[in-house]
Amino acid sequence: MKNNIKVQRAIFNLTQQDLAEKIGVSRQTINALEAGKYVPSTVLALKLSRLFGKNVNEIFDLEEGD
Amino acid sequence: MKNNIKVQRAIFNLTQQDLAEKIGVSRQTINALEAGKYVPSTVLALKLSRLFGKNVNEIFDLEEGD
DNA sequence: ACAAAATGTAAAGTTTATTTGTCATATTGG
DNA sequence: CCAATATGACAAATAAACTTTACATTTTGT
Repeated sequence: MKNNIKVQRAIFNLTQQDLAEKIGVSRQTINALEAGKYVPSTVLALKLSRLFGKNVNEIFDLEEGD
Repeated sequence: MKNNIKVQRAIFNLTQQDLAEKIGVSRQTINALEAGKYVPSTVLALKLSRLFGKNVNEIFDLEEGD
């Protein structure tokens, strides 16, 4: 699972903290997501989708192992 | 979290079993998803998206509580 | 009507997401 | 340069996803 949360976040000029608060998760969750440490739930993906005005598919992408 | 997996599955004329195998999860997982028992991971959502040829956003939708 | 296939459901167990707390390092602004 | 802010990272704990097994009910085809 790849994602471009970091890029989207840059576009909106938000800190990890800011984003975490807007989405309703912890800052560590955002950090770990950006670091590719794990895969979010679909609720979280949809919230990011809504916030960034992009389809989930434009933010997240499957990789070989998935 | 709402989803229309059941409808997509009907369009492709697949049983829950069929779908489960194509996606790589158990039949009960598909059943529980259709029943709205829980929210899938984004990997699972993307696999369904790919299989059905629809954006994740066209298959899944946020609800009040989410 | 009968048998087979499909679906609903539920408990117990394993794995993975997410939180909370904490500390170290980098980056930015005055 | 100094202080504040932002990021990276880790460990322990909790919550939620997902599996396996198993059985009951419904639907479908002949």
